[in-house]
Amino acid sequence: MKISADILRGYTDVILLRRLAEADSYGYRLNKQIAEISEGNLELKEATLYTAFRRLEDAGLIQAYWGDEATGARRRYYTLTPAGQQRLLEEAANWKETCRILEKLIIG
Amino acid sequence: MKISADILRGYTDVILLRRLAEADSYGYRLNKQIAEISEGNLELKEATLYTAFRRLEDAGLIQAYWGDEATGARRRYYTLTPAGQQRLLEEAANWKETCRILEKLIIG
DNA sequence: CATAACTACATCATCTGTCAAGGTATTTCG
DNA sequence: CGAAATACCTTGACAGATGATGTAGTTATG
Repeated sequence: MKISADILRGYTDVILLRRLAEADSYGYRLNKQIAEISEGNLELKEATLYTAFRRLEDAGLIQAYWGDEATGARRRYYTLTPAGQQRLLEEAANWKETCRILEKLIIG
Repeated sequence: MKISADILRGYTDVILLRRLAEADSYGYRLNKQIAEISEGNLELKEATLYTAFRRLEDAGLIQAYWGDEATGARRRYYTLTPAGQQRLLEEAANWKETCRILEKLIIG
């Protein structure tokens, strides 16, 4: 079915926050996870992904640090800040409510 | 709570199609209805509304005609085309599926 | 009866987030 | 060695939402 860019727009940030609530992680891995969880319906484009990290970091919702891999390509890990955890709670509640409203508007 | 612009983006069109499936109507009225159904959580801005009509008409999903009001301001009515009805069915099904996927991604 | 508020339509410039396209560097495997 | 996978990043273009602004007729109020 594939989730469209217009729909994605509203949810990129929450989705990333939710993933990071589970565990610190890095871009490439997060994207693979998201693709898996979404059953292939959502795979962020790299530009979208890294733009989002920048945005979330500027907003103080996540914080980055370089992994200390002895081998392999360097990885930039992200961790949720307290503000990020707080925001995730709000956005998750928000999503449920939005779903309820849209159900009325779209289904009837 | 108010539905944000980024979330709205994905749904403006379906919401309008859904309303028009109920009955032919015009911009101002549609917007009031949407505000009411959404419990005040969604009120399209006029620019958004009329941009959407233009888009939907260009796509052949709705068709416009002027009302013949004897009194009051003129009204531009819209009606669903068969393609519009078809699209609404697809988009509604699509929404349900998207909801299911997002539930997994956002709630867990 | 003036004036505010509401009904009703429309356009333009701006902003924001997605994405195609491009780039760098390392590791693994045939 | 060459291809594919891992892993990061940036730039420019584009589409949709929106603030601002404009037009015009109608209704309510003091």
